[in-house]
Amino acid sequence: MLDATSSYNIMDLRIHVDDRTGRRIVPDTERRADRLPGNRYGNRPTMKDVAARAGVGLKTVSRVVNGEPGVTPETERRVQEAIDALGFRRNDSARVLRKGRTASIGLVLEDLADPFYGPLSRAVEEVARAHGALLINGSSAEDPEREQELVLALCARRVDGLVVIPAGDDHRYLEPELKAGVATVFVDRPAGQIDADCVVSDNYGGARDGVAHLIAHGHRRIGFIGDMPRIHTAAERLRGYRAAMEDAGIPVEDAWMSLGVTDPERVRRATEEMLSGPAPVTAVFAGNNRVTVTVVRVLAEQTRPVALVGFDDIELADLLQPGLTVVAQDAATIGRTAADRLFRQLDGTLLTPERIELPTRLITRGSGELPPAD
Amino acid sequence: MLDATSSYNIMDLRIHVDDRTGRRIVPDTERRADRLPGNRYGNRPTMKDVAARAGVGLKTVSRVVNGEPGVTPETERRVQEAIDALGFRRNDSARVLRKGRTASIGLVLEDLADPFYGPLSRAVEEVARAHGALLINGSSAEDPEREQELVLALCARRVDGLVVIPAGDDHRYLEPELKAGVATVFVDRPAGQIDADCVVSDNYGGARDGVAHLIAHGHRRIGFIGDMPRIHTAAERLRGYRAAMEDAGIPVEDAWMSLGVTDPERVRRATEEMLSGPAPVTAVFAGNNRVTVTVVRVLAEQTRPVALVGFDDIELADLLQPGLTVVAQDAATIGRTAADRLFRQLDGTLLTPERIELPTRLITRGSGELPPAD
DNA sequence: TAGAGCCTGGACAACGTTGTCAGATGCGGG
DNA sequence: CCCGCATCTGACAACGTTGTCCAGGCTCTA
Repeated sequence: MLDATSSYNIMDLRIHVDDRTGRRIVPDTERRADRLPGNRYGNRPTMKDVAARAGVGLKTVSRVVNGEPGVTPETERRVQEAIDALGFRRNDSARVLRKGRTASIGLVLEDLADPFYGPLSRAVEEVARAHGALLINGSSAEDPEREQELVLALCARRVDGLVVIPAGDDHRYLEPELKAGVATVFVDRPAGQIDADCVVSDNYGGARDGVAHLIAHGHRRIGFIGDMPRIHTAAERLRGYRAAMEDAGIPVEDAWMSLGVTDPERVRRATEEMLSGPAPVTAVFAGNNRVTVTVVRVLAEQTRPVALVGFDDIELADLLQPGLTVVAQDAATIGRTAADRLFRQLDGTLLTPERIELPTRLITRGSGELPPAD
Repeated sequence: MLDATSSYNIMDLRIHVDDRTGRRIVPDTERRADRLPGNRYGNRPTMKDVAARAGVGLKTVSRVVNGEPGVTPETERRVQEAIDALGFRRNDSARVLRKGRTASIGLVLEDLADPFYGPLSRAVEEVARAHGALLINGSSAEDPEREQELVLALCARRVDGLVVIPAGDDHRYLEPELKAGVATVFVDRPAGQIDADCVVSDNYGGARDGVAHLIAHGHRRIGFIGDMPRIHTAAERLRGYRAAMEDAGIPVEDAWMSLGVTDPERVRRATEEMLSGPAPVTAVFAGNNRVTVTVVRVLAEQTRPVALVGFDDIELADLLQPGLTVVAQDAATIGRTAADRLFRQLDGTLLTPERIELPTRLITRGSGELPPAD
């Protein structure tokens, strides 16, 4: 069955792999559809069936279904009866093919299970809903290839717009799509190598404020635990940390920084290292919500108090002992802003790509106000 | 423009409203599409364009795009060049229309922003991904009408399958869809009035265990704060509470129960009421994660210790003082199980609807082991 | 009563893709 | 040199819907 000159197989409906052709990965769950009962759509009735049963023309059914004027009440009743009897439901695939718009938008984010993205996704969904569109979600798992795969699969489905939280840093693969009129907004991090709308938090300023807050409370040896600097947000927050330290005239020591370590076990070790030795840090700035959670755990085990400010708010942060001081970004607002811009692009009221930076908010709850325990 | 005899308007691509006809709500953002540049899909190239440019037939392009055998390397190269040059991407809408399967499944849940549903959604997505399908998400906001609206919109798009966390308790509107072969799995709560697959937690047993745990630690006056009993999970948990109390021979007093109050402010008041009076409760069983969070806040303000067991685990629960004892359900496992069944329905390997009940797990962390402070 | 105009209904093409089938080409063997 | 066969290619119909356009019947007016 396989063509020897090519690595591609017989295809089914699959997610794209190649960036331009729309070629797809070979599934081993091939041919499922063939075994299904019924021929297509499980023998669903079509408008033609309804028309036949009601004894009217095809277009008349279309008119009734779409509430278009020009149908006598009596005819409408007959059509309605046939619709009910057959359980007809309009096939939007065909509709989309005809009309050219899918009334759906795609959202590619890192991980739907992350408490930061849930509210963001929900906010995007609400805006979409207000515009009559549905939301297709995809998690990139922070993998650039998977991001591209998802984005292109969404484009092949002809979503009207895309909200993308980029995992990669080169988005030139989107150029044909943008040119073709797919509205696109990048969120949380800017797009790479292309000019596109983007909505981000002031990661630099937020981190700087957070660290400055610790400095204001007397700390000088301050640790920074962040994600890989190839991630834009992580790099910006690191920059903010450095800026605050420099503003205060404090030279940063390498031992105070942990970059690119994200799994709990290693974050734990990194934190413990900073807290040991002859001149341990007296405060920690945690670069994102997941890191913060782990750091909180480690600090809870320490005998001496260590100050902590985390980036991203966390549920129950106020109930910890001490309450957790954070630099909060509002996921819902970010999502709403991005989706708004997306639909304004679709409206045609928004033409030039812009970078929108939303402020962060320092929420003091206790952990960031602890004095240094030297 | 409006037909006086009907409440329907000229339509665009909108979410359904009527349960059978596929009629849609009237949007005031009407006619957006008309104002857009380009005609359809923003003038995207089609296979025909590619074929013309490459000087080959339409079908040959299709073959190349789909990796079908029977194309000379030389021809393939020419086609590939044309594809790259034009930025062609296959239109999956047309493909779907032709093939009859959309390779997408719908997930209707209550609120994507709820930390319980994020992981569940992600788990469903992962299974879908393994089967080459995309996930369309919708939040019902616990509104039965909105649930139906979403479900039917998804059906109109001909999703291959549906995972539904029901908000309503009558799902007969789904009968034509089921008959037409839309795979369906209900999650978290069973379907109403129809026979369908369903994956739920052992809410009754979990709540009973949780309450029994409190009783075992010496409590007799135990409060129950739950959601509206019309929600199946809430009713089951209430039943578990009553069962545990009855097993212990403790008559339940009305003042110990709060049902159907969910917003934080009122949960707070309900909790405070239970804790006041001549014979206040010495322990509280909180019916879900949102309630639990509020109750934790209230208890933190109390001078005397009050025991607490919550349904649903919460991040950072271990870091509270005392740690939060919970009856945990595993959202990811629930989602994975449901999605697995969905695809087995699509495989044809799963035929008779079944109810799957997943066990819960009591996680003791301190708050549930506090002795009664009379 | 004829003509103009409106209202209703239906035939037909088109959307972009894939499945079917038949035609074209090339090659080897008789 | 011709035939048969295998390989490659393309014309065409179909998927289910909507937009266009025209026909027929009705009402109203002159």
